[in-house]
Amino acid sequence: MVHATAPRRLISNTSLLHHFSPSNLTRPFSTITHINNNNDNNALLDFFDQLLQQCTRLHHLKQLHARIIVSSSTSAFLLARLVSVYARFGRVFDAQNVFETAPVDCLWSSLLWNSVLRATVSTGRYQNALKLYVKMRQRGVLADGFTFPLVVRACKFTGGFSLCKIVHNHVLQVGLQNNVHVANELIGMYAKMGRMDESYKVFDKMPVRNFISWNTMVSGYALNYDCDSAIEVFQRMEFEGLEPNLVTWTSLLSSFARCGRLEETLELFGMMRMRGIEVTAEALAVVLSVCADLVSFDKGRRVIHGYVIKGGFENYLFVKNALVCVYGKRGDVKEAHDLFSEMEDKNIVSWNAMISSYAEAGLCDEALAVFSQLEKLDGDSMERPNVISWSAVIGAFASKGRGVESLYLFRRMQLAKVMANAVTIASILSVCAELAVLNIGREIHGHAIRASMKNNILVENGLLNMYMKCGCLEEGRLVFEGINNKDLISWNSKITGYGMNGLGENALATFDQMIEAGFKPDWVTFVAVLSACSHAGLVEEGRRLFDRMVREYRIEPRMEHYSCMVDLLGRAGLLQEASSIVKNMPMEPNACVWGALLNSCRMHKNTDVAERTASEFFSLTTERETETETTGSYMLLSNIYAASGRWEDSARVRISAKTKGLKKVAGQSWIEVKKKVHMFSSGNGLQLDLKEVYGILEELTSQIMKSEDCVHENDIV
DNA sequence: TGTGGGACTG
Repeated sequence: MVHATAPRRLISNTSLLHHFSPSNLTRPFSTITHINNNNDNNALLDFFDQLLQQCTRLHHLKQLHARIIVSSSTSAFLLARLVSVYARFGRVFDAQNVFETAPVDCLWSSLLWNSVLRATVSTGRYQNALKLYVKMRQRGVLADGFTFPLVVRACKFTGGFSLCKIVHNHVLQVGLQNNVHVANELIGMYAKMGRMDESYKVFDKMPVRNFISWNTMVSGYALNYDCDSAIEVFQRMEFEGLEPNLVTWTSLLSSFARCGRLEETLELFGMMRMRGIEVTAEALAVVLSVCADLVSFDKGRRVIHGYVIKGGFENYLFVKNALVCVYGKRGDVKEAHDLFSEMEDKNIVSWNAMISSYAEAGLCDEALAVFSQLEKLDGDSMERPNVISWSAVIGAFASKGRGVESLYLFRRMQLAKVMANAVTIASILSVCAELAVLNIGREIHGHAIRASMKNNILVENGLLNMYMKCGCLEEGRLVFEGINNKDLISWNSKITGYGMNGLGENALATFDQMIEAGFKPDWVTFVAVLSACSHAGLVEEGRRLFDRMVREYRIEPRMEHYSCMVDLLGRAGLLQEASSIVKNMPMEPNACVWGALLNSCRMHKNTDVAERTASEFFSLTTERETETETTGSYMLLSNIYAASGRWEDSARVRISAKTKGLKKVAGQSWIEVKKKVHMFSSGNGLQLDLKEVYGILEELTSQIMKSEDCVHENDIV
């Protein structure tokens, strides 16, 4: 038998159905006429329906569509089916077209509306779905228990909390709040909004619940990082005599993983095994993602890898993606890349996992290479870089100090019409802060307001940091005041900003306010206050704060703190005390610490201490230091000699640096003109009329000479 | 009409 599920009324004519089977849709017209002659409209509907369900090829579907229209058997029922089959093929526009060209008779009931709503929502066109719903109401069509889950879902993705409330009220007016599907969607909607209190209210009032109601509650708490409530729901479910199903277990698993309770995730996974719960690919993916962050990774990896093979999940795309991610996060980019290359089917997540792996390892160029490969994929592949791909490469360059390239990528992203999200904006803001490009920073601020991201803490902290680093303290202060839920990073950024701009007193006052507000300072806070003290020359305060950090807050001083203290004391001319810190600190001083000491020697023209410091530093320097930092110290020493007129020594140091193969990296600078950042370095001119530039420079120099008693600060070459 | 929950990426 070819068609075990043949329509009831046509069973007698199975050979006829065979002619119509989608793979054999060659001569259907005569047979359609044949059925029409039988005058059995219901049979025809059933028949078409059957064909629609079996359609596997788009051109068959189009042929069927045409025949349904000409055969005058159009009904809301059949059109709704057409819409949903088009949607299954991913042909939203065709689906919409069916709806828009439907006879008026078909629009009285909710049937066709619901199907087109479903097609719209399932392709992520939530705004359109809401517009469609408004149209439906204007036509006076009554929404039912199928309409509302879709409308609520659309709200969940588009709306703010107030829209969600309105729709909820609307549900209450219509009286559909006891419909289990509607209530389940409401729970999910509030969970997405971060309002589990509202979710719980809906859940609590439900007269009948199904598994989905319980599972949505568990995953809702998981989504909102409330592991304990998730367990509570799970236990209550068991208490009420319901056996948690696979989805419940997986949700609980992901709730542990999300909260960073890694060991417990593995324990729970073990418990699932003991209770005989089937291991699914989804559960394995969660466990794999946990493995990436686990210290005892290698032990766990082998076990999990065993499960992957035993369960035959090797070819599950998302399990493979999780594996790529695991290796990437462990810094094993080679293994990640091997896995990635072997994958026959890659989706956007696979690409992003690979790009992120390189980005996390700091390999921007490799990340960009994979990204470009993704961009160049030919037309029949559906994969295009999405916001995550863009954010990953932009962030990679941003965090490697290659801000100009990062900005360039951001402009390309805008041209590609990919909407930036909070992660992208935060990366770009950090670039603006680092390069102090205020105009671009302001533009991004506007962008954030338009995209209603200004209540996102990531973006708010980014803006605060950007304004402070650009020296716009008042605007920074305003952003800070506007943050509703200030976190430690907000406070640290404000303190750092004041410190950098020489406002030591403000930094210290902010520190006190922070304590007052009940925040516990961390090591970053102390780097901020200590460096604020050193920039403002607040020696005593600095000493006291260092002491408080150790005694009161039990924070172990890091390299950065020692570096600040050396700078603080050195700048104040207390060179002996500074060098004794360098001598006595519990770890080996790095180039920053030595540099701070050398710089203080330069400021106070103390060649003796400088020589001792430098010789000690150079003797300790091995390959562990990066070349740039070591080179910097050579140049510093050379300049110190030059400052005290010891030109021969100065030259000697430079030559010795050269013979060691250390090359000074040319200093680079940049300028922001018309929201574009131009980079240049010495010897590598801008594409401008240089004569004119030098003319202006000379003019400026002579004006400066005239206006002040020129202070001869020696430049660091 | 046949509605839903769980996974991997920044």
